Amino acid sequence: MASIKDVAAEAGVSAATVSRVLNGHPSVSSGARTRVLAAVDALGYRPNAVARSLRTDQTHTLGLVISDVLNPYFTELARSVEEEARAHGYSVIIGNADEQPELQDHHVRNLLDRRIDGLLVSPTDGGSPLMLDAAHTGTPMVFVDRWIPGVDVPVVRADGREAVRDLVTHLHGLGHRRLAIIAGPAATMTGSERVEAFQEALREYGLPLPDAYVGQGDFQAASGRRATEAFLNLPEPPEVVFATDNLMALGALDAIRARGMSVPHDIALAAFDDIPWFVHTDPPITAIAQPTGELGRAAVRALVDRIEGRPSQSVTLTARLVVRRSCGEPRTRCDARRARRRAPPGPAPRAARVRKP
Amino acid sequence: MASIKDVAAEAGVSAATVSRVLNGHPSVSSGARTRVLAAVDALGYRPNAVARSLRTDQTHTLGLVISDVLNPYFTELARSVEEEARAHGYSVIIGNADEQPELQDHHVRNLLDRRIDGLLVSPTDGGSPLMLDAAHTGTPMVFVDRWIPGVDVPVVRADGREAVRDLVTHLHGLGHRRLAIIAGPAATMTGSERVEAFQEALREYGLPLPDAYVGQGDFQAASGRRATEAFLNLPEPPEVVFATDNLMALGALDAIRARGMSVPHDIALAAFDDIPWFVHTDPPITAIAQPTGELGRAAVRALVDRIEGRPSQSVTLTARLVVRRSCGEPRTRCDARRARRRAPPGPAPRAARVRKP
DNA sequence: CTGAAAGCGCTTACAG
DNA sequence: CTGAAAGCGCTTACAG
Repeated sequence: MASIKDVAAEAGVSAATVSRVLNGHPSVSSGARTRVLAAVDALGYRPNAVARSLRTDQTHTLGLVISDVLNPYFTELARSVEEEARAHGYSVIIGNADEQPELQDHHVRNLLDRRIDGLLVSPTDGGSPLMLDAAHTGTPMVFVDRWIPGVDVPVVRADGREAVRDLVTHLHGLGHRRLAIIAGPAATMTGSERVEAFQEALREYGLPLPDAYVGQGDFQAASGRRATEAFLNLPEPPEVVFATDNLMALGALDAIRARGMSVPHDIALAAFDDIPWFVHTDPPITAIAQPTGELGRAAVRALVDRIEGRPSQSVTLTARLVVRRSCGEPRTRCDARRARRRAPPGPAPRAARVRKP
Repeated sequence: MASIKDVAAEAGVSAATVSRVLNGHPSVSSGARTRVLAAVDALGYRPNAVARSLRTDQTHTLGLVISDVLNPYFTELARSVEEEARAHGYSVIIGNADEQPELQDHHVRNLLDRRIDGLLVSPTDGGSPLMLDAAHTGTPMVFVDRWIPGVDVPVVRADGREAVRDLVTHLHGLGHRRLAIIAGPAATMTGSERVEAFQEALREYGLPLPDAYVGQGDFQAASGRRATEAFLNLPEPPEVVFATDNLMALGALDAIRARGMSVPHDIALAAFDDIPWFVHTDPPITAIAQPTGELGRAAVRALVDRIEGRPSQSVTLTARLVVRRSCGEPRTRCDARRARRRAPPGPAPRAARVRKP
């Protein structure tokens, strides 16, 4: 592959001049510029980004470590991150931790070794030594979605407290009194926060949250299945299951159906994280939607600010409830069936902004 | 950040010795090795992969350019690629072309500039000059899923002809005679191949495929919606819509519901590409499943073989039909309803190997 | 077993 | 406006 020297020789100038042309440096004669450009073209020259990075100490690359690429929420997050990064002239390398702290460390180490300019992380756990070290060592870093408390790193996330309260209001209005939740790993902030918000909202309605109604999950489908089976085995099973992420909701749906039960007739189901598929499940699932694309974009902006020496700050956006049919309808069953036949089964008006695939 | 020189100074040896220790070179005294390791630890030294790459002309990085990350099929492909690559000591940088040839070129260029060791591509189109050039220029390359004919690059893909024939047999057995298809872009091999296979299978049953029953899509949901609307506007609409990818199937489902029609009662629906969500849609969708994970792994193996100088060859795996309920059931409606209540709504036995989330 | 030296392909003060 | 030179952080033949 042709190097800058080859181009210089072909154009009859020095490597320095070639470099200046390529980098748009103003002090180059137009004659030299023309000859260089012609040589670049003739040789099919492409600058070696590795060499450039070594020299400039910049890779124009962002690292993104997420917990689970297969989770549509993170897939969308990753996509929006890449788009915004590209708009700022950065590439992104994605590391999929698969909810495994060791794998997360592997990716962080790999990314650091590659000298990425900045790191975006949605931590799988409470923070390994490596992660904490990275945060302190000066590599610009921003947490997105999940975060590690007590670490001096900006956090870009959505606050779901109000939406969780709206959900509880909705459920209460439908007459449900026994509400259960499938929690995420306690080591993640989103895991504990969502449970707290739920608990608080229940308190407002004077509803209890017995320990048996708190299932322990890990944000993966299988754990949602297990937790739901445990609920259904209870002498007095809950009337509603609230899964704190979309994959656990899917697992819950599996478990419910495996029993030959149906949603919402036998038991209601709601989820944190709205995804396009929830419109198409049977029944469409009531969910709390995060402004996922905006989270990704805001996170990149915050990180790029840090990298380029501008002050950057935490951003908190708001999640909101999208009511569908998985928690029941405030009508008689016949009415409901008739209505269903008339209207397309899309999201309720409030959900107008949810992007469909 | 500490460099190899700092470590050398700390350990009282030369940089060459540090390098040897780090790379597991045998000829290092155990005393030197110990001191170097201690120094590495003391300084928290991490080798600079950029410098190493410049020197060795290897980045241990694979590029993966896919057409659409948000398509669960490609998400799973990307995940399996990363896993297999990691097992071979490679990282992967993903470029999302979003079905846009220019964006695809952007990523290929970017990846080439970064001097990735090899490129895995699922081309969005028939091949830009840049892509063709890359194929010839010696960067090891492998096509996965989609490919460009006439280019001397190994192809790792699934053959769906037999599964498409099985699908047509299934549909014919259910009494369907008017079958329509939503095609992918003609510029992609998977786009044209699936239509051909369908056409051929119809011919075997003496069924026609009128032009009006061939919708033109682009593998995105919106195009599936449009094509389906056009079908439904026909004086004699089809009894079945076969979408050649999962997102267009979703669009078709939207269009059908927007008319207040139901699947499979009013119209049947089948899709190419099986995804976990198809088990949970209303109704569960009959689909042709590719061995996605195996495709990704085989593609990486082929690419790594090329990179490391071993001969590598094309691989063709087999797709297979997974029957669910979206094309109707060979029973009276009452029977069917009763059966549904008894059994969990998972995939049919043949689908046992489909991974659920 | 070890170190001095060259060199990977760039960029950029410095001098002219 | 231009070029020679140094140097980014490594690896590796070469000589000892």
